[in-house]
Amino acid sequence: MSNAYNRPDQLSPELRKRVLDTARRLGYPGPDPVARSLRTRKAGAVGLLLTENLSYAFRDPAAIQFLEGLALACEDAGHGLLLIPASPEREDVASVHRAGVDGFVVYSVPDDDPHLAAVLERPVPVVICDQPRIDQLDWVGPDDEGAVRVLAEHLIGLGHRRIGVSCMRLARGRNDGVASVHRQANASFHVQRSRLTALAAAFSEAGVDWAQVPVVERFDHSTESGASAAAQLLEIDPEITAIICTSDILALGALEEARRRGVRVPEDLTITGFDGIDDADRAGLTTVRQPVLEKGRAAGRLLLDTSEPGRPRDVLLETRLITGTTAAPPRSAEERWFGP
Amino acid sequence: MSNAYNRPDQLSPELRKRVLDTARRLGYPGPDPVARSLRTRKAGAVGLLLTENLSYAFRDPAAIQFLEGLALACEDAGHGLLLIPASPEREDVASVHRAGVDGFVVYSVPDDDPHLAAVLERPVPVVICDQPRIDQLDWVGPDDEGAVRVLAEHLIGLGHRRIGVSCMRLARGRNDGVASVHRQANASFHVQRSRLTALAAAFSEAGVDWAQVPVVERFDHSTESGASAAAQLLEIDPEITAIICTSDILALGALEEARRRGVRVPEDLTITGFDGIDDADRAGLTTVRQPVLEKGRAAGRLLLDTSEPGRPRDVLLETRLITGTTAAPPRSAEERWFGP
DNA sequence: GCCGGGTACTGAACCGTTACGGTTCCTCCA
DNA sequence: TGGAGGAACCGTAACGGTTCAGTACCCGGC
Repeated sequence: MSNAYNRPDQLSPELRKRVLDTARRLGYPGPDPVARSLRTRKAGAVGLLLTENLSYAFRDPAAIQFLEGLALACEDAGHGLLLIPASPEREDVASVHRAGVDGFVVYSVPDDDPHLAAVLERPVPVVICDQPRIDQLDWVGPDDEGAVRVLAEHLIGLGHRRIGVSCMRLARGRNDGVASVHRQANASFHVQRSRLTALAAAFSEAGVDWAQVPVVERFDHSTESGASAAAQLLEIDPEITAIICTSDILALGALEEARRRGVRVPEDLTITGFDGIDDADRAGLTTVRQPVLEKGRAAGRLLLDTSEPGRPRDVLLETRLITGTTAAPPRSAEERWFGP
Repeated sequence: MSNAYNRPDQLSPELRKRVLDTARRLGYPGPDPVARSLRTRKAGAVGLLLTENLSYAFRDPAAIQFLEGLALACEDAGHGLLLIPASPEREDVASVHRAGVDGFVVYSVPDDDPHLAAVLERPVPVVICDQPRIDQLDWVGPDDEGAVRVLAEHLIGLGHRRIGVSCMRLARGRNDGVASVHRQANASFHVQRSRLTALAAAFSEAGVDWAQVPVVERFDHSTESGASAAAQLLEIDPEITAIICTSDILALGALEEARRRGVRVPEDLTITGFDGIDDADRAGLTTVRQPVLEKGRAAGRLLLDTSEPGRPRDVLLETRLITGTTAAPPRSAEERWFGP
């Protein structure tokens, strides 16, 4: 029977037609994909674990581009892409167990997430993305530390010493406000943690006491959050000469806030972002671009590439400093250079 | 065995522990989701058919918001969301057959798409979205004709008679240029077709000869396309007083083009969009807002609501005219009102 | 001591497909 | 005419979990 549908070559066209006609007459709805998967041990789909209220992901341009890249890789291989429901609230690990997939991509999930643990128990390949490496698993990610260091050195070179930092949430619980050094070091969101520690390292080397640098955290990832974070930083220390944001969205919000206050960028205040999304490009933001779409595509390829030349494999993505129009020497330094 | 995992209540904790220990020792990886699906006849996932190079969807803010709404509804029900690979090039209907899902949402797919036909053959519920209704199937969509009519009447009321139209692609083949009346009427993308016919009807009633109205089509859906479409319209007829775009993205591109040319909006030229995306809001675009996220959510709910109070059901979404700052009376009319 | 009723556990059928080996039958060539 | 070889077709055994009927056992009541 199934041959009639899937192997036209194995039987004569005449018989095939007869079988198909009879099947139709009997109301046979075509081969059942689930039974097929059971038998062939292939689901034809890739699972994506985001562990976020999904809407969080859909509002982050970087996440969307990652999704696009991943979807493209899946499409190339004829595989579907299954978004796993994993709301942070109800710890519904069952959704991971129920997912009929040939492998998982895990993207930027907190280290201690139960869904991640559930994925690791499944006997299928897993690719880790924007997270700490896990033994024996393929890994894809940008060189966050290196990228941050380049950005930091750019700012240090410009003369900035008194800075403020605006970052995304560091752990599951909502915390809109200053993040202590302890909280920074123990952040469960890897990307944020590594960016902050790299910043701390670079500025410490330049003689800045990191404990004195105000780091403001925002739970929601939106330009509004970025704006309010910038406002809070300027309140904490009106003398800061630069606001470093760990994402472009936050930076765009900071730009808005500066405009609202009549603070000139970059003359009075330097603002930098991170990621290199399109809107940042349009705004001329000084930021670090990482190939987000490539990241998604690489993750998909890694998972679907069956040739497997010795797992685990690593894909380290190149980043590039984009010198836009939102960073300049601080006023004091400028005066030193061009002043009377 | 499976009881040990899924029905802790059915057996003594002691036996359960013994079973689980033995299972672990034997390297049993936990229940197989596919086998479970086969037996229970539930996949725990919803399929989404977009029939586009997926990247097309991921670059359209309206589509993303739809996706978000749909994902939210799925998440609420603990279902996964499977993106079906359906590139327009290779007509790979197999991907539809292979999808292990409990139902499909079909979103803005050309009427004659083979993937759509394949979906209809599957014995699972289907929700149609932003497309013509199909017998016996649930349907979700905005009142496109009504919304367009409100917009058209607004412009007619302002005094516009000599207009140009910028629209998205009307059929599968690439066609960057003027779309004949015939092509408009036979567009296989329903949304575009209904918006154009509604526009034609409204303006015809106002005494405009629709055959004389330049309608420019663009294959790619981007602000660049919107800009070049606007340029082409202004070349065809420099006297037009308004450019009506069938999407906000195209309208934003038109705004860019106007700025580039030094054409003042709305003094010299009125520009309107459609959809009501966030960027349109920020730009102050005069447009029609439809609840895109709600649309996705409604589609998901319809599909997953098992109470089924008499299918098929219809969800007609409300739209609202947003009077931004990009529409005003045409210069000639203005002069008539305020001139000497 | 026997029976009824409940609980704890076991075994087998079933879901629908694909893979594979076996059978038939036809053709071609010596 | 017989045998080899191949094409076309058919039957059946998994795949792995769920479900349900059925068995064993225990306890209390008469």
